[in-house]
Amino acid sequence: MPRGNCQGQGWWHGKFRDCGYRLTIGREAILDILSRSEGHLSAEDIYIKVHPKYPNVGLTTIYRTLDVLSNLGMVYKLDFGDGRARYELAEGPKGAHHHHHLVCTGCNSVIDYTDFIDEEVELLQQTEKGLGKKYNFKINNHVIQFYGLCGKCSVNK
Amino acid sequence: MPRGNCQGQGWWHGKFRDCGYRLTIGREAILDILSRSEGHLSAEDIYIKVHPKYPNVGLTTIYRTLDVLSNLGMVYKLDFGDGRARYELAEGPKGAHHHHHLVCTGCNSVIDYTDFIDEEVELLQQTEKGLGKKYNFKINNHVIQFYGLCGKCSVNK
DNA sequence: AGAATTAATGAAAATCATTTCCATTTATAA
DNA sequence: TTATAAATGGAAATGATTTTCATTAATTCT
Repeated sequence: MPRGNCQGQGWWHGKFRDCGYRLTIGREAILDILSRSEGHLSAEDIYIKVHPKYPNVGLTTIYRTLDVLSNLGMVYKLDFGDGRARYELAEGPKGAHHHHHLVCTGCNSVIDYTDFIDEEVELLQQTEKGLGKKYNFKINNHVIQFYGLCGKCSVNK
Repeated sequence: MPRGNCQGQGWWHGKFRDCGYRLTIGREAILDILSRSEGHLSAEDIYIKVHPKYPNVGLTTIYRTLDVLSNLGMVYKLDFGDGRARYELAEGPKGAHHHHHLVCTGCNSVIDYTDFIDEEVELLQQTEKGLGKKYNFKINNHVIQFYGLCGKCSVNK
């Protein structure tokens, strides 16, 4: 198993190598899919998208790669409460597509929102700094999610 | 199955009845444990705590009850990324013990923090209002979590 | 380039939290 | 107290994720 604490803020190709991981076909395929698809993909979603082009990349590899990517901070692993993890490319808290989530507990649909993000991110950064110092924590990720009922679901209930 | 949209902001005993649920021994035992224990309990944790006093309350009932409580908004279901859900009593976003979480991705330990909560909650409330209007969403819960490495884990890696 | 080394892989099996099924019990309403 | 519908438990099913292990591929060393 490759060596430890590689959670800096770079960008891929190089990041892998720097951390002692090998850049393989499968891993590139997965990164490719992730960067091409907007959204929140489950491991199986990714498998299905990768499979046509690379039929010999197994689901196990998808899981293993997502785990690596997640540890490297290149991917966010998300939980929307439906029992399967979702993954999306991280682009750094200041990155172009940073967003938070609005999750409907009725139909499990998810809205990405970018409104209010600036204020949120600013506050989060202060908070991160304060918490990091106080609790001696090296924070490298955060999750903000709102749960509720979407228009459709709040009518149907 | 009892009827629908019972996600108001009251407090238990009564809340159950009002929503058409029956208040049974098992359910009370679970609420009792939840209100007595500070922390983030898994379904099994709760089972183990309930079992000595009420050996005939099964794990299935724990899950079912937690699901009900969660739908009623009386309990938060949390995910700290270790593959099992954790539950804690909700006391309303303005309640006495409201806190957010700092999760160590190394050892899965969790710190509850209350610093910055006021600012966070204030911002979240504005955001909730704005998002609710814009996306026609009835928001009734939020999650803020920071992920990182605790002091110990960032040394060991 | 070729051999040696070690990480990465796939397929199948194992794991493990959570759900479902169903016959029985219990809480509530009549 | 009886009728009815919800709640229960235990066993079995489910389904996402991990582990195992023999094989393959990427890197390193000559």
